[in-house]
Amino acid sequence: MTELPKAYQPEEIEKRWYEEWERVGAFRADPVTDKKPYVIVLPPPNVTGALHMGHALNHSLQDALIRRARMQGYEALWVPGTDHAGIATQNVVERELRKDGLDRHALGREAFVDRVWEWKREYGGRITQQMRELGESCDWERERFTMDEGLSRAVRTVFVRWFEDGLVYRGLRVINWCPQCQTALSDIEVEHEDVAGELVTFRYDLSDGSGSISVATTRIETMLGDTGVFVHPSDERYAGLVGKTVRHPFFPDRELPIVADEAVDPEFGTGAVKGTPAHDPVDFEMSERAGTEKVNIFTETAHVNENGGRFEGMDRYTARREVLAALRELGLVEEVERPYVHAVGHCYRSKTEIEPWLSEQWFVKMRPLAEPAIAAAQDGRVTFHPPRFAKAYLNWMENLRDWCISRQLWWGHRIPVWYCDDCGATIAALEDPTECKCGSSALRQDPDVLDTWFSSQLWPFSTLGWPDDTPDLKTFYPTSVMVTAYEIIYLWVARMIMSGMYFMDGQVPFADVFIHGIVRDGEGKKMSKSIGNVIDPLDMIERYGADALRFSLAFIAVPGNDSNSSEERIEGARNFANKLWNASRFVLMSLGDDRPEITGELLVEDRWILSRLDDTIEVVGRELDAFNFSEALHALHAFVWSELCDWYVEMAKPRLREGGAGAAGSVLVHCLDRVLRLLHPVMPFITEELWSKLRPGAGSVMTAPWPAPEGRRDTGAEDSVARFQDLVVALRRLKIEHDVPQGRRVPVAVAAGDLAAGLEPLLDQVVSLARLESIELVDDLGPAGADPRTITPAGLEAAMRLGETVDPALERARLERKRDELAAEVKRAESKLGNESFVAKAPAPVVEKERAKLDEARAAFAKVEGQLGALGG
RNA sequence: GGGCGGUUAGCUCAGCGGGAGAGCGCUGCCUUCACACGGCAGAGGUCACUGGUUCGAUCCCAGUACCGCCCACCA
Repeated sequence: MTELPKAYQPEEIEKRWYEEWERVGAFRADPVTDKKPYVIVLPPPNVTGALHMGHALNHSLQDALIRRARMQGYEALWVPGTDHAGIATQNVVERELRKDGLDRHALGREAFVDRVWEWKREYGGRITQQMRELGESCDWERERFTMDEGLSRAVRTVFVRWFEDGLVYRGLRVINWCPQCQTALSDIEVEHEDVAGELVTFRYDLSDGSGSISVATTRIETMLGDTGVFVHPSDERYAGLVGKTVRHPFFPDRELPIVADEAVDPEFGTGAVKGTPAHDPVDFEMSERAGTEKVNIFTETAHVNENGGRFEGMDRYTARREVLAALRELGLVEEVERPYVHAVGHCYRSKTEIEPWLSEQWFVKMRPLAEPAIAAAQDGRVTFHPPRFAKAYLNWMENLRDWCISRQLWWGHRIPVWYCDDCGATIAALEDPTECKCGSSALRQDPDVLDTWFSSQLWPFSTLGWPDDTPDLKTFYPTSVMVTAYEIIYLWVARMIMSGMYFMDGQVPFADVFIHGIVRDGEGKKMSKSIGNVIDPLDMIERYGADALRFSLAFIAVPGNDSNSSEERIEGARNFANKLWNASRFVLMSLGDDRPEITGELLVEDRWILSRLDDTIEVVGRELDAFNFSEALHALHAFVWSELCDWYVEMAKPRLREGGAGAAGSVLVHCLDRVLRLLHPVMPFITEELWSKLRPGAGSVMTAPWPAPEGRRDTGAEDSVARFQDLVVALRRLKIEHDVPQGRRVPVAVAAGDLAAGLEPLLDQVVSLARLESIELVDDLGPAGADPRTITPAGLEAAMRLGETVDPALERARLERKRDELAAEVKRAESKLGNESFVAKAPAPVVEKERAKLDEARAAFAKVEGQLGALGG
């Protein structure tokens, strides 16, 4: 056996094992199998992306689930892939072009799209390479891209089906327009943010000169597109004005009717609303009802267009100033409230202010799709973890508005719709048509592409081969669990459920939705480049190892909660890896090639650690089933570090030193074996490396069975060892308190009373761990004052036979402190048990436990009293 | 305007009806033959506030105060 280095060095090991895993096809799943499938489709990262901490968390948790499922005997499949990310990718390539002094229009559509593909081929593999560095066990042979051929066919199929079923339609609407990206956005792609603006109240004079009506707005420039004034039908203030018209101050020919409409809130502002149907969705609807004109005043870059008269050419903010100034000059401005804080929509990509803009777009009718998806969450066919997110999902689903799916971009799935120039027909088709039903070949394809999320929503089944009826689809759909951050529940999760149920015979795409939080910095601040608090996961992998990064994230992953990551945490995880490494190194060095099985007589400490292991196995399994990674890993961490390393390994040393593996060796092998399996899903590399040393020739730990409790709980052993640990700690402390060097071996006497029998088999261990010269079990410690005394919570008394008298004053102070603690405990327990209702109503085991505690405390108290009395004074 | 979450040790956070936990930090001691990426022993919390339910509340309920987040067509 080769010598293991003294500190764990992840770099070489990680590289070696990942190559090996890929070489033997360890991540491959087979659709022809007797095993039950366990399937996760990876939320596809943007092709433009680089692995960030959010991915690291999301992917670490999925890999842990998949690796565990694989060990549990499932046919585990994790489907990887990337998303074409319309706007983001187009922006990246456009930026590149600009460096060369070009823009996409100069290149033309086809050449530009070619250029993006070229970019994708060159850089699109970056993030998947980084995923390998993290150790992700996805089935790379099944890697997909949202714009590859198969997925494109899925997109077209969905579009055409929905078009034919009347769920996809085209309409003239006020949509969210991003003047920066120059495309429409759906409602969820708009982020509302409070900004300090102004609320301008101004006056429209009635055309007949009989008076005026005042309206208020935060976007005064939009009055250039006003075509009406709306009031509430029951608003008496304006009852006499309805039916009259006002005149537009800048366009004297334009008469604006005053119309009553229920949508007006009479409480707000003046109770009268200026109607700008081309730039406000509500105004649009009111205009539809009233039949007023719709005047679009903006270009796609949010500059005033030819309908803006002398304001033409100004950008919207300049126009805002100038229109206000012009109205002031005319004496029409009544009030300007400033600052006026209100929510303004911003583009989720470019952060530009959204301009509501009238245009023809494609939409998906959501209500019919939402209904089954709502039912599925209500009756538990889809379960959210933690459940509170089901509420958010349902609330959103119940208030869905139609989804604007057309984007004025070039990079994406082109809308499979053609318009006939001759007969005006609209044709949606799977294959590009060459001629219209009318015989004309003058067909033009719709220039727009689909929202990126239109293809992502199909991910759970499109990646498995749909619309073909493939073996993968048969075996692996529906998938098992969707793992994602709460940020994209609406954007993505909800839509996958809707489209999945629609196209897969009502079958939900996944049974469980595990929602985790986002990764923040060490102080809980969101990571951002501008703050400079971003942690680069690849940097962390390089410095601490992938296992350390993964462990550090899973260790703090509480379902639904954000978690704070920091280099210190990752360092701590690295230290844990090193601890595991060294404990294993010790076991391996002690055993040589010997791998004894547990047989024959076990000592109480052996039974204790096996009992603790069993409990740990149970807890880890239970918590992982509930996606409580943090709880599971805390249990494992505590078992490995505190119980196995700090206590059991120390207790096993004397026997190991005596030579021959024996029971201690067999127990260590057993514990290590189980620990490596339990940790493997989160720390795949180090566990595989150590496994190969512990179990040479036994194959990969990846396919070792996931541990189940082995019926080794032993509460008697746990009690005995707990008391023993208390005694060891008390003795170590006693030495420190009396300035006895830790290494100086002293004789000790212990009065254990009823507990003597339990302690007896552990006496040698007390000597060893408390570093004593000898230990003697006695009935009575003899007169106090002659030597330093201590007492454990369970009432074990011990004395160091130093052969020198202690300072009575110091000893008295120590004992008095102890006595006071015990007295308080006695009092607490007495008052509780003195409460008749407690004794009558509390469950019997609780009362029993309380009684036992009282007895123990009383006994210990009596002993301290005795020692104090003997001390005299 | 609705909804959700938070307030627990110096920091960051778990826990959640029966005697307060972790990681990091802090103090003292230790170059003990797996590990100084370590060992040993410690210090440190009226579990935000006010009521209520209960034999018993950090945990459940109501309210208050702050702090986050999400949703929203009051111009």
